Amino acid sequence: MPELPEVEIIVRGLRKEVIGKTFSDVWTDTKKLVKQDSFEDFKRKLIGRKIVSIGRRGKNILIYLDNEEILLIHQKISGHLLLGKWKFENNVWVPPVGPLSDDRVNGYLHIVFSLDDGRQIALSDQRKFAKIEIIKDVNFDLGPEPLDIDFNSFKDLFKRKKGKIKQILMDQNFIAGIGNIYASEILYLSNVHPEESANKLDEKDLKKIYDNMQFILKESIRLKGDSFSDFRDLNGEKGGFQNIMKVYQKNGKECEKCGAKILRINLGGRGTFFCPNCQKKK
DNA sequence: GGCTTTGTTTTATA
DNA sequence: GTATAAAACAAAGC
Repeated sequence: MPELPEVEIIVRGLRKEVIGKTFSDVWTDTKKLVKQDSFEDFKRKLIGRKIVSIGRRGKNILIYLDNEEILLIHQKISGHLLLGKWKFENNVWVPPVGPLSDDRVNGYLHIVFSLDDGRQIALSDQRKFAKIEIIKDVNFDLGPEPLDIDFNSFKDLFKRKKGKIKQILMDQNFIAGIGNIYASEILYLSNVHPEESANKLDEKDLKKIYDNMQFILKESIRLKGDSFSDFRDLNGEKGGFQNIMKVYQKNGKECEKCGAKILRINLGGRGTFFCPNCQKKK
């Protein structure tokens, strides 16, 4: 599931590869992925536009165009962007030999952007939940970036907060980019129970959460993201963060720190994983 | 065929 | 009026 590190991997890859390229065509088999505009309007707006820069805000990919507009892509659960040279034959996109053809999760192409250099940016998205639109400004109602904020500002965010800490970390308006997987992993390393009330956390707890938040997100970016599920990089290749996960989907397994069994609970409708021995409520 | 998966949005409640 | 919790929604695998 693309959270901040996975989106960052895609953004860095695009930045290296497609700045200066121009959109020459757009294809889809799932028009509803494009919000607001009809697909026909969307296509008309995009063709001929040159990519001038690439950015990220939370989990949103921002592709800045030469007419001051911005192509926004949110990959949601199973979406991931790929870059390569497909061939369109008999109404089907035929991938090049390699990860783009070998790995099933790279085969659910629902939007394909053709570039003027002969390559395509393709969205593979098994569940078709991704969101694509053209916007004019980036005035998101999102919290600060976890990798940009300093500890004092982070601490200030918690003033008057009293919800459950895991849900707070996942709240995009509170802080942007953390989803279900990283929230569980951050709290495990911090020895904080996911249902702990924010107003019971002292400065030491918040410092641990802050440090582990930065560590985990950076470590995952270094490992090219989490490919536990559908995420792949632009080349269709897996990242490595799933290999160092400690609790996510590990219910019943032994905690690496103490040997207790990892538990799974339902918190806010989300699977939540933690060690009942290392992460005790106050 | 109901349950699960996640991120976001909408609705309800305190 | 606001913060938080719960429910709804998207599609598909098992």
